[in-house]
Amino acid sequence: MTSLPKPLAKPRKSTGARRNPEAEAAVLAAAREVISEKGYIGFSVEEVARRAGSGKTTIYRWYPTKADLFIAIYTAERHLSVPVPDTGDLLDDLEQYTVSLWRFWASHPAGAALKSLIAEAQGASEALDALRERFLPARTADVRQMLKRGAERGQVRAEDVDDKVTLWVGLSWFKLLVNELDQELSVRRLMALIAGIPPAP
Amino acid sequence: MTSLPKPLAKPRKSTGARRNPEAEAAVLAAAREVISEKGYIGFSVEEVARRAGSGKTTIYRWYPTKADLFIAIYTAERHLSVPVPDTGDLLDDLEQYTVSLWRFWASHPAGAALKSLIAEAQGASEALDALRERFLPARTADVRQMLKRGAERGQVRAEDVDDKVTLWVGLSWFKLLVNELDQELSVRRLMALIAGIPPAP
Amino acid sequence: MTSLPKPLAKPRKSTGARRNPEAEAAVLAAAREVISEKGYIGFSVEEVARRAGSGKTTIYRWYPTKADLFIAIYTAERHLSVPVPDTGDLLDDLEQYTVSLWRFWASHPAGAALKSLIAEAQGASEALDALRERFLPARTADVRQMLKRGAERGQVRAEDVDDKVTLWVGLSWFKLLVNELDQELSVRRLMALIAGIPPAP
Amino acid sequence: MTSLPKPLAKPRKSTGARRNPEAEAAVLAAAREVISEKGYIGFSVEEVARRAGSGKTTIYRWYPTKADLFIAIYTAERHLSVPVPDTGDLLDDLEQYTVSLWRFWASHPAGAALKSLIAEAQGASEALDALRERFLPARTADVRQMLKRGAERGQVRAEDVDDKVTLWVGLSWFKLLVNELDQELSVRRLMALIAGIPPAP
DNA sequence: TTCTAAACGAGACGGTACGTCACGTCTTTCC
DNA sequence: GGAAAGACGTGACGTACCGTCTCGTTTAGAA
Repeated sequence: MTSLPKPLAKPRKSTGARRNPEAEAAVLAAAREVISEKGYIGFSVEEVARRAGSGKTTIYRWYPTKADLFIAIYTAERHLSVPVPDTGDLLDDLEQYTVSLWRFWASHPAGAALKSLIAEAQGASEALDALRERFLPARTADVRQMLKRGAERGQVRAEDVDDKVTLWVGLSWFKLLVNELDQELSVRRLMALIAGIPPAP
Repeated sequence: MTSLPKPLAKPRKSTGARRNPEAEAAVLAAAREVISEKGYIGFSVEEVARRAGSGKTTIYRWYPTKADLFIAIYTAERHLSVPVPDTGDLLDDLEQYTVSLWRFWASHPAGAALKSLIAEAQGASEALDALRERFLPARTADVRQMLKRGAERGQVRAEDVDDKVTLWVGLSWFKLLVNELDQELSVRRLMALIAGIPPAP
Repeated sequence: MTSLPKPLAKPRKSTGARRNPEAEAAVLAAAREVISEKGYIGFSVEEVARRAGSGKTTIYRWYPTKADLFIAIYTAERHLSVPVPDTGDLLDDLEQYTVSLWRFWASHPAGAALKSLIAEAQGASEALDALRERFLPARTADVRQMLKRGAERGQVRAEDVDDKVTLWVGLSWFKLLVNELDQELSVRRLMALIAGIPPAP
Repeated sequence: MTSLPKPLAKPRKSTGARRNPEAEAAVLAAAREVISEKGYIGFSVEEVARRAGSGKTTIYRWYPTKADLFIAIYTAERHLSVPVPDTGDLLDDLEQYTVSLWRFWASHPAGAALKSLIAEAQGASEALDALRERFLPARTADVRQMLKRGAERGQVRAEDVDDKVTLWVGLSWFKLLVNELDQELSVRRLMALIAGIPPAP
């Protein structure tokens, strides 16, 4: 599992008045572990602190809410993440990108973190704000970019780009939330409907 | 809020070895109240029991999990619910239905209940099963029906109906989850994209 | 354990407006079973009803309090009980009787029932009344009788009989309560002290 | 009742990773109150926590079982407790000590705590172990000491001391358990029987 | 013979308490 | 001043029993 800076059995001391990067890494690693194993409901700050060998205070200092922690898990994982294709064909681009992203969500803690962030936002208004303002814009930029390139090529109308992004996000979230990220065969058909381009026979 | 069979001051006795319908109504009413006021995170069985003037056991007897309770809230509220239009035009049908449904979600506890059910499903696998098997098929039947009528009229291809339902569900959930159900102006444009029919100018 | 009129799989019907002796027997048998297996703390009316295949109401009808039930268990078991010796020697009488009684307590549900009755009396004043007025006098009559015979023979002073009974009861309860009923070797020495007669060398 | 470090209106905060002595005192005081007012059956950890203004967890941290709590109540109260007389006469010693102890039991929560500990031990084997190993030896040391002094003086036989201690404990427990601690007139007669010394006329 | 009264099983009901878990806050002690 | 450690009050979890209360069924004795 997410190997990581170290399981941190026990012995990690303070580095004085400076943030200890080992501690930070250990916390994130533990958080990834927990979210992967137990999902949203089983995720607790106590458990993360226990596994990281850290104090709860340390976690709360950096991540005042769970939403912050989920976002950190997601974004810290992005270095592994998803390439934005540029094949010259919108449908190909969307298909490749979406399949890659769904696989990423299915195979890395980031997927569970996003699920949890969405769940947390249902009832914690700060989490909803973070989701809408800090998470969504950054995470839909890639799709928007592909669609804009398609619009420049004349494959879609420019004024439809935003709505198509919305449809794409809705679809992807839905598949994530109902645990159907493995339905890759349907992706090309769905992208064709979103793009408004009939798939080749 | 939620009017109700009665405030049920305190004294409600057993009706023997049979379910007491008054108690059942009081529990559902209290659950609706709590989910509306506090949302998913603030929703607890204890609070429901307190407001219903019932024992926790009574609630757990009928609704072994929170997911069961959320579904009950949603479905018990359906009698107020959403008419399925049949105007002869697919786009009009979808627009009218979607606007009605979003308003329903925004104004009744059912919306909060669905949010909560989705949230609960992220981490409680039984809740996810319930969502996929008990909730989704029944709640998407209306949209599927409208699209099928459209297909009979030749407005959409029959083999696209299922995918279009998926897009529609994803979109609606997304708007629900990010609290944008009030964006009614965008509905016609989005439905046009889903239907694959350019909106009239 | 305690075989009994029958395990009463399920089917036992009412006998009309009369007590059903089968039901009564089944309840007592179940109560004996439960008290033997689980002791005072694990003893619940629900469990007894479950095992007896009876309704809780039936049990409460006959035994309004747990103390009543404990007494019933104890006295219903007395037919197996303890002979009162009359050897002509007080010390022999006391030793034989006490050993017999301790063995009886150790081997039959009656012992656990008495423990439970005593425990129940610590905090339920009705149970304490029952213990003092309904239980103790009847259950110490044998010892009192033996001591009185000893007094007639001149082995003890008549005015000491009551106090000696008290000492004997205190001792026996103590051994019961701390689970040392198997210490039979000490019985003769202790009886000698109570009787005030030095044991033969 | 039970005066106390303070009524502890509400605000008592953590003292960090160290035990808060105020909290400990408040818990013990509340426990004494509850056991005195309600006795064994009415004694619940919840009620103690409520009155102490503490969390249940705090109580369970220090006293994993009720037996631990009863013992703590008893021993924390001992500083008020019972002097061991040394008059030079065994009978006088026993009488004075026993009367003092019975009065102590009758007037302080310690008596109710001991009753409860005995009750709890009937069905909770750990409680019985605690009673036999942690409680009894320490609490009978005084009586044993008085009897040993009597043996040195030749008033009783040395080999009878242990049995006499047992008789004395049985008697005292019995009086405690049946709520007859006020029968002080009988004490001298009973002590005379236990000591084996005829009381002076 | 019909009717009535009580016993019986079943189990729902409003409660209280259980013992556990996590929350977010707070302090102390060590670097 | 950062960090580990962990106690603290709070409150929810889901379970077990409490004692009470209808139900519908069954049967014996009274009318």
